[in-house]
Amino acid sequence: MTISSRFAVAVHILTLLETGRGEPLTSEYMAGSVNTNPAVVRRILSMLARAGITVSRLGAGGGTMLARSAADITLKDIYRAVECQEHLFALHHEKPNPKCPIGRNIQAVLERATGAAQSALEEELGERTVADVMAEVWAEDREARSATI
Amino acid sequence: MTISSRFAVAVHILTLLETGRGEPLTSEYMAGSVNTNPAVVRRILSMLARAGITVSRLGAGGGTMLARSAADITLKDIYRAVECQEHLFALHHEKPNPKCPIGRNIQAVLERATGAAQSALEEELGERTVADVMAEVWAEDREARSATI
DNA sequence: AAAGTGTGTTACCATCATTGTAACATTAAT
DNA sequence: ATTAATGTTACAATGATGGTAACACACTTT
Repeated sequence: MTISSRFAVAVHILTLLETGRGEPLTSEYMAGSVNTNPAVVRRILSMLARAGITVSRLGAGGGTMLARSAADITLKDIYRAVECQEHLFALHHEKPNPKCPIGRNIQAVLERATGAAQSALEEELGERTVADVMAEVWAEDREARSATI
Repeated sequence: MTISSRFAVAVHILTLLETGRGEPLTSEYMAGSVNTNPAVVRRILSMLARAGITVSRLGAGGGTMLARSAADITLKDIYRAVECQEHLFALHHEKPNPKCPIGRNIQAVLERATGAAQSALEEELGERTVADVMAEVWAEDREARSATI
């Protein structure tokens, strides 16, 4: 089981928007970098806009921009916006047997354990911002270039 | 996107096995507590056995037991066995555009960020063992009883 | 005012993972 | 031999995901 690629695409998109620096970018342009369909980009942008991370301008000359500084957008914000509003871990499909001491208590215990794990994951994501990602992308590019030259 | 219920069921099963204390339990018995089909239990047990967490005896009078002490089985072990052998986060379906500076470097950066997040999650899961879960289940049961009496 | 551009949303399809279910060969105890 | 149990396979139903097309609406430009 994996977390969907929406998170990866969302981070990609937001990094692109940061390079735009105020200029709105179109979904078609971003789709060209992500290598997917513009509607897929717009679908993800719709989630990011609902979370207050991006703003769009309709009509000709329109497009999307960051709603706030890239240094104020953490990967946790993005994760919550496009992946997981609530619980990362699923519990049992059917309620366990209430006549069994394990069955009637295991879910409360599991909720604590998985909640702690999810919090740990989100805290780690909260340590990185879009600005950090951008800086790492440039560093990566410089390194790749110096290696091949 | 959620992590499948296999993890929850696996923890449930292993907690049951710990109560068995050496006596092998059948998949039918465990399915009764989990409230699912015995074959579902056996499917998960097969993954746990492959990871060296449980051992089974075939034939009449057979069943499954823990392969080692419950205090030596962490939730991380279980998670790795039934959910996620490799990457928790998916990257792009199609490779991003290599002509774009963001496109050709974003995946390396994403791998570091998501890898760190996954490690944080697994470390947290590694803090808890089946023995801990068992103790919490009993505590939960005592509390529930004292509250209703 | 008219034409053109781009978003936001809907609908639909193909694919894949998950869960439940039945079936069956194999193994072991009685 | 008979019975009981695992381990595995196959299959259906469901739901999430990603790709695609279409279109109403908003806005700019001419």
